[in-house]
Parts: sequence; structure tokens; C-alpha cells
Amino acid sequence: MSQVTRTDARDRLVAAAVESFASKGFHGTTTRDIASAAGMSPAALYVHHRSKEDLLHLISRTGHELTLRLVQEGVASADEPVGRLVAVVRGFVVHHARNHTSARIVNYELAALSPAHLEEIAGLRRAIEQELRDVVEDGVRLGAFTTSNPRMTALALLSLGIDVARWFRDEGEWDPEDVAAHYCELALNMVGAISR
Amino acid sequence: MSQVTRTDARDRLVAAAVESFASKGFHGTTTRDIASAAGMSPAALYVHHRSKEDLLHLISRTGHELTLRLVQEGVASADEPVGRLVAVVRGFVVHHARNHTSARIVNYELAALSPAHLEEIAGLRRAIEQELRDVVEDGVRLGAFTTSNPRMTALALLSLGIDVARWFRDEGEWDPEDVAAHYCELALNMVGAISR
DNA sequence: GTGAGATAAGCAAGCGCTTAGTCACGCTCG
DNA sequence: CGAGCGTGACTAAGCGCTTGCTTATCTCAC
Repeated sequence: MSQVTRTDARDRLVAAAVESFASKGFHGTTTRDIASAAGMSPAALYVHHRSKEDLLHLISRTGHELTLRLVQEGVASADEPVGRLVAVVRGFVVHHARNHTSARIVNYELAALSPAHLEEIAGLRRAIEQELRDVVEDGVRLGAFTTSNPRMTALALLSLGIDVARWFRDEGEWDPEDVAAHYCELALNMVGAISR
Repeated sequence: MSQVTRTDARDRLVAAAVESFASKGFHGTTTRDIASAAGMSPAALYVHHRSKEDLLHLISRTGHELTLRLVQEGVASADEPVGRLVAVVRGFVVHHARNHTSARIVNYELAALSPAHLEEIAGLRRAIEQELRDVVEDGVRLGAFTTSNPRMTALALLSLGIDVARWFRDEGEWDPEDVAAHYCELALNMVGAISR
């Protein structure tokens, strides 16, 4: 049971940090905020984590790895450009809407990471960007897409997906699947997919 | 001369705050950072501004008012949907790329505003959003655009423009006009503009 | 009785902001 | 004219508080 309790307390601190970082930002959050939101004393944070920045790094790395895996799965799920693009956009958008709290930290708190941690995260971000770019460029090469600037279109698709984390609200009129469905339509228009 | 000097020092503090808030965030910036970047002692900030938050509010309000004016001018510059959309998107994107430093504060430091200031800024943001929505909905009503969900498409267009401030780099391979030109093409595809 | 989880207490540093004053300047008035 | 004065930009010093993090101690299941 000690193993279970240990993991539980550690995860409660991470969950509290996610909430706090997302709503007040890394620098706007105190270690006391995190600890008390997890129902613990300020010192408890340091039993389970090395520092406040280490918590941010953990959250950021986990989130980026998850996003990269998601994109890779989308790419692997179809063998032609249109199906691949739709799968990637749908997965990306649903994830960024459903997990907008952690996605906000992943995308908007990069500047608070230490130089070494930032470098690691930047590598993951480049990998994600490259996957998107390959989807669009392959589509153009195979004649399925017609966009005049595949690199910039791929960047715009990524940008559109990331920004969902900024504006999406749980109380809003659309649920994550609604947004994803319409964003797939937009994405197909953006790449100039040859229609029906 | 005292009038000139007064304005100059005040503006230097604002410029220093813009740089610092944009790169380190509001809470990551100290009043000493701002003052010393403006070549002054820490106390000088309080000669010209009421508080650190007041500086943020000034930057945020000025930026939002400028953006709203820009969008309104784009809308007024043409009397048919396609020309109007292109004018708005071009102006919005060029501005967010060229002024990405201040645009970052405008779009990503809202949570650091006081409740009263946030309410004021939220009003400006609603006005900007409404302008975009009207452009798209009018286009659909007039038969120039065919998007299945005008409200969400308008939001996506706004989102795409805002996010330019996040990723745009002066050292990048594209200048603001390059990005704006391609984003106009993307925007026309997104709304499903009836072609040529 | 041991060891891991948790904490009370607190340290050094840094925070936003204030106070009390210096200084350069232009104006007043004998 | 020029001594005296008021004014406004600016600062040195520092106040009270909060910060991230540590240390010494306690607790309790095994």
C-alpha cells in the first residue's frame, strides 16, 4: 500500500500544479498554492518533487510526449492523405479541447522552463511539427492536396490546433467532438483537398 | 522641455515593460527589471505609473484598441465579402507578425489583469470577435461563402491570426507580408469562397 | 526499531511599493 | 539683476511581506 500512497500523493501534487499553472501561470503560482490544493503542507512538495520547475518540466514533457504519440497514431491510421489529415486533425483538436488545462501549460509556459529542459521540449515540438508537415507535403506530392505553400499551411494547421487550448471552455456551446468535426472540414479546405 | 522629458521617460518605461512582459511574462517580470531596462532606478516606475499592473493594463488596452480599429478599417475598406475578408485577414496578420512582442502580451497575459481591467478588455475582445463574425456571416448570407458553420469558422480565423503572435519570429524565413498573403488564401478556402 | 511520508518552523533572498530626500529648473519679487 | 522659493523628475534606502526551499522533528505501518 505504501507504493500506492506514494504514487497517489505525487500525482495529487502534479494535478494541483496543472490546475494552478494553467490558471495563474508558472510564475503566478506559489509552491504553497500547489501544496495546499493537494491537501498538504508546503514542505510535502519537496518530498515528491525536486523543485517547482521540475514539476513544470514533468507536466510539459508528459504532455508533449502524449501529443507526439497522438499525431503519430493519426498518421499511421490511414494510408492516404485525406484520411491521414482528418485523423491527425481530429485527434489533435479533441485532445487540445478536452485537455485544454494541461495543453495550456504545454503550449504557453515554455519560457519558464530551464534552458536544458527547454531544449529537450523543443525537440519534441520539432518532431510534432515535422509529422504535420509530412502529412501535408505527401498529400501535395500525391496530388491529393493543392495548397501553394505546404510548409506554411502545415504550420497554420498546427497553430489552429494549438490555439484551441487557449479559447476552448467546458461551458461553451460546443463540445470537443463538435470542434474537431468542423476543424476537419476547415483543414481539408486549407490544404485544397481535391473534392469528392 | 519638461513636457517632452516627461512623456519620454514614461514611454521608455512602457517600452521596457513590453519587452519584459513578452519574454518573461507579467509575473516573471520584476519592477526592477522594467526600471533598469529603461535606465532608471526602481522607484522611477512609480513616478510615471501607478503600479506594475497598471502598466500591463495600459499596454493591453492600447493594443486591443489598435487591433479593433484595424479590423474596423478592414471591414470598411471593401463593400463585398471577399474583399472585406482579405482586407481584415491581411491587416490582422501583418499586425500580429510585425508587433508580435506586444501582441503576445495582449493575447496571453489577460489572466494577470485585475478583475475590473479584465472586464474592460473582455469587452474590446468581444467587439473584435463580433466584427469577424459579421464578415463571415454576411458573406454566407450573400452567397459568397459556403462554410457550414459560420460562427466557428469566424472563431477559427481569429484564432489563426492571434496565434501568429505566438510563433512568429523576426529571424524566420517569412516576413509579415508573406504570412499575410498565404493566410488570405487559407482564409478564403476556410470560408469556402465561391471561386473565380 | 526502522524507514519513508509528512510537517512545523524558519532561512535567505527577492518582491512590490513607499518614504524622505536631492537636484535642476523656471518664476517671483524686492 | 539675483536671492529665494516652488515644482517636478528622479533616487537611495528600506519596509513589510512573500518567495522557493531546507532542516529538524514527528508519525506510524511494517
